[in-house]
Amino acid sequence: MSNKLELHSPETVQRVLSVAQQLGYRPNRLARSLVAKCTHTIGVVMEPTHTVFTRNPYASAVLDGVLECLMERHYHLKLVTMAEAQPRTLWMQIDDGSMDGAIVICPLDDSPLLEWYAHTSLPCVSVGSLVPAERGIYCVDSDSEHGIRLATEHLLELGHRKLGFVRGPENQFSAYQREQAFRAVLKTYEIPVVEGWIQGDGYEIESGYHGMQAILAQPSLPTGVVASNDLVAMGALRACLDHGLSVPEDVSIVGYDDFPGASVVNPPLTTVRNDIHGIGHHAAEVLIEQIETGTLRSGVRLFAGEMVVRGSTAPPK
Amino acid sequence: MSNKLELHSPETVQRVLSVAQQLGYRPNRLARSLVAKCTHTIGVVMEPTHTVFTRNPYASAVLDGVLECLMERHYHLKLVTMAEAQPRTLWMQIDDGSMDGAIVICPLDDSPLLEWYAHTSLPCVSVGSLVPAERGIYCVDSDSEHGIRLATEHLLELGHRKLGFVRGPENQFSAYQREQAFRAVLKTYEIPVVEGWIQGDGYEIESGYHGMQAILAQPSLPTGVVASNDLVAMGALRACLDHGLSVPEDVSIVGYDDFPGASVVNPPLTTVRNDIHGIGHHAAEVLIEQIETGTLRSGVRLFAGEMVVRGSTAPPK
DNA sequence: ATGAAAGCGCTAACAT
DNA sequence: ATGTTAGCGCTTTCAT
Repeated sequence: MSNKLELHSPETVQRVLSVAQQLGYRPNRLARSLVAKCTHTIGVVMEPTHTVFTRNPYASAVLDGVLECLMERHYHLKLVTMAEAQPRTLWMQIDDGSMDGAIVICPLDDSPLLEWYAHTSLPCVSVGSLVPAERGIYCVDSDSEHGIRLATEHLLELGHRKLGFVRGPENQFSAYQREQAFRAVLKTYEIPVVEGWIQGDGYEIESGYHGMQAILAQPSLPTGVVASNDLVAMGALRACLDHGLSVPEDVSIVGYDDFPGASVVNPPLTTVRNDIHGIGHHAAEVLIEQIETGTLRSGVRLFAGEMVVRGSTAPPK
Repeated sequence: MSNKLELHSPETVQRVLSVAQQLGYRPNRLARSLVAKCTHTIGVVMEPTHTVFTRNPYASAVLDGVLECLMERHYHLKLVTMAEAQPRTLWMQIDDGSMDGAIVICPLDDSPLLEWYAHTSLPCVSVGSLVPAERGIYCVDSDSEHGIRLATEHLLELGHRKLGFVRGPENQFSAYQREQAFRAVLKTYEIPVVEGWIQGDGYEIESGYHGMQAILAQPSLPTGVVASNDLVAMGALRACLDHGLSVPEDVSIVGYDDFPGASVVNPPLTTVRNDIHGIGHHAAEVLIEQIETGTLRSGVRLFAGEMVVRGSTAPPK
């Protein structure tokens, strides 16, 4: 039977449709996908440590962007979380014909996903982590080098010369990049790097809190601190307040990402705005392009952030 | 061929498995599901207005809870967003054999999903909105009546007698419930309800901001305000500060839900903690139970919240 | 124990 | 234009 609706009279189409509905007929997507060898579904894959959206505004924003794109393109989304991080189990969940491609959010440096990618022909794009080029994965992320430079130079311009940095997690390449970017800027401006002022190990509020505490335990203190993201900055902010220090009077803090909430803390965070939503959207777009053209694509796309000056920075006393 | 692994020697199993891997064989979940008539996948369905996780900590927390449960039970998750809110299109996305059941997050009062539910035999549970009993849907939510009573009585105990309320969205049943709960408490304590002090229309920061602005425009002001959730409370807080009022000195604010961020604003929010993660987990559990036993279940499960006193409330001056 | 065949619900390519 | 059939990749049943 021809299924081109235009070939039949509108009444017929309507009658068929209504009878179909009365009978409770629902086309089965599985069967359709099975024969089409195409599911119109993409997977969003997350590390186990990241799969807490309430604590992960980055992943939430990426997901929002991805969803927006999928809605436009009429694609569906499967959310995959690496339960036990059993590589085999994980791969089976992705490479089982249930999706046409995958977006991996912030794969860790030693993620089993990267190994998997060598054995599959599924299109895949990485968001939030740059993956070594030889893997051939297309990567989308914020431009850490540019953004952290913006943040650091902002403090420099205010007159700060004693600068600290609160790091992200050790096993996340982006965290390494951001720290390196910070060090590079100091080098450019011939500002000495004080190792004791570079602390922290995580992208969460708590890590920021503890990192800042470690800085505050040093014999002398920096007057300005760059945080590896806004959550870290919020933690650092709280640590300062708890330590009896005023922000920005005693110490200036710059965040990174401009998460929602950055403007609602007190003082509102000076930070670098990154279009994470746009990053997610772009990732989905490139993935779908790969799926529909049938051509794998590698490369890196960096989104440049912009400075948002709010209340957590001021000239040093 | 028998596929019971125990019947074969471990070496054989190992050999077969490794050969299978070398050949790049991946079992196809679609084909398997097609014959099994069971996908081991559940859908999480969201209203178009809600599908912005960055702005919706409630949905994020539910999703976290659902994911946790699914990981334990080895179920998969499909995220469905109602693009154009075209009922037909939406139902097709859910009732197309691609999932064994669905969790609907905060369906609006007039959601097309409710109508759909009359025509399907798919198990379904509603989270965050109580659906009329005759629909036969199992509903999970926080106990608004209990929680809002807690919040209101907290202000009452501090000595407040002039109380306001910042409402949620009009088309969300939970918002109606919360407002009614507030009114009921005032009635119980024979406190007059000042209609001008009941403002707002939304669960977002902005709505809280504007709602509070409307209250602050009244000829006389309340000394304490209950917000319909924490986002609204944050908006109300900002409105007070912008209006030159101190919190909690001039006006006390109580939130609802204890979203992450409630403790990080300044002053940290006094609020009612709701185990939204647990709500999501429970919803998934009940859904899977329905799927596996093949019996639809209706009913309501309310999670009682608890008071968390922080810095946004104090006795009236 | 082992292998062949039927069929899940659909689409595409075929024959009428 | 209409109807028939083969087959997507798997599981289950049935025959050997």
